[in-house]
Amino acid sequence: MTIGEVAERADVATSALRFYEREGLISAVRSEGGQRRYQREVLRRIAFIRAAQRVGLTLDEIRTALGTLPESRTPTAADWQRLSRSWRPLLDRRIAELERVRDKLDSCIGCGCLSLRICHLFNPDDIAAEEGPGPRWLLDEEAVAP
Amino acid sequence: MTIGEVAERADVATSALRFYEREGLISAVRSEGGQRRYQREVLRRIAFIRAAQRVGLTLDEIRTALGTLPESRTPTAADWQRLSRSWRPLLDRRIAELERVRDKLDSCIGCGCLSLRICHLFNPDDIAAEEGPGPRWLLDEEAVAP
DNA sequence: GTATGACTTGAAGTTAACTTCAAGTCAAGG
DNA sequence: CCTTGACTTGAAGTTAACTTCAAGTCATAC
Repeated sequence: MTIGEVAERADVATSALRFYEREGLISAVRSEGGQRRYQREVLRRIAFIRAAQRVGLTLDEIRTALGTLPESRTPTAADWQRLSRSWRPLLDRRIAELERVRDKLDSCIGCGCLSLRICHLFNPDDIAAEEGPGPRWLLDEEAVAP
Repeated sequence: MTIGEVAERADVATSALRFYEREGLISAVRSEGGQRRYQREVLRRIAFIRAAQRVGLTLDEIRTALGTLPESRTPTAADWQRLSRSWRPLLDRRIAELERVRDKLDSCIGCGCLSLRICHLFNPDDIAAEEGPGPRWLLDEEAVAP
């Protein structure tokens, strides 16, 4: 497949495909004239990349993940499985965090405590300040994670 | 408060505070010598900004939201309530999207269909291609939303 | 065989949200 | 008074993930 065909099937700009190649995320053979010719498998790789981005990974992390795939053979279902399975904890953490924000909003909206110093949602100062700077309820996870 | 004191209490770099001011998100009066002096209220504003960022809003959107606050008086609990209440649908959508990704991963890992053309998770081509380019299951929401 | 559109490269531009730098000026303790 | 650390400004730098541009080459339909 040409770069244009891949771009259309994967719904990615050709400039992005060249960029991914420079970044070592995908590869292609060349025609006699020097143009890129892609194998079908690249579509799966691109789909993986896009899915991983959706999950929240950077291209850097994705490159690392792809680097663990075998080079000697076409990756199997089990190979892809292993990679996507590793996203699970990350996804769970991100979902939990957003739910925490949502529920905090809920309770603050519900109790109307926004103006009180006991509400951590908009009161990083005062009481919360005694435990350290910043809105603790929001930053706890980051503070704990490396 | 000086910029340094605010920076410490709000856990934000002084450079960020100056940036926020240039961007019209916060403001300060000046000392005789021209240094910034902040009112206590700025802490709440900064907390709001950081919380909004957590939810996924851009500074542009946050500036717009802050712009709806009354200028003539100190914002009340109801004012902040109104703003944060508007985050709810966005939060719900983001959570739902991540859950969709997670469940899709689950079912794909569970059924081991990663190598089959019926699995939409890693098969944007083939069957999915008939409905248009790209991994539909991932892009549907964006395609529908404005 | 030629016109046309797809492809090539390296370099520079884009956006968000800041940070860093240079070259100073201000404020406060001793 | 004087030192020292905090503060000032505008401009330029940073990072991620690309896109755009210029100037040209390749592939293919007719």
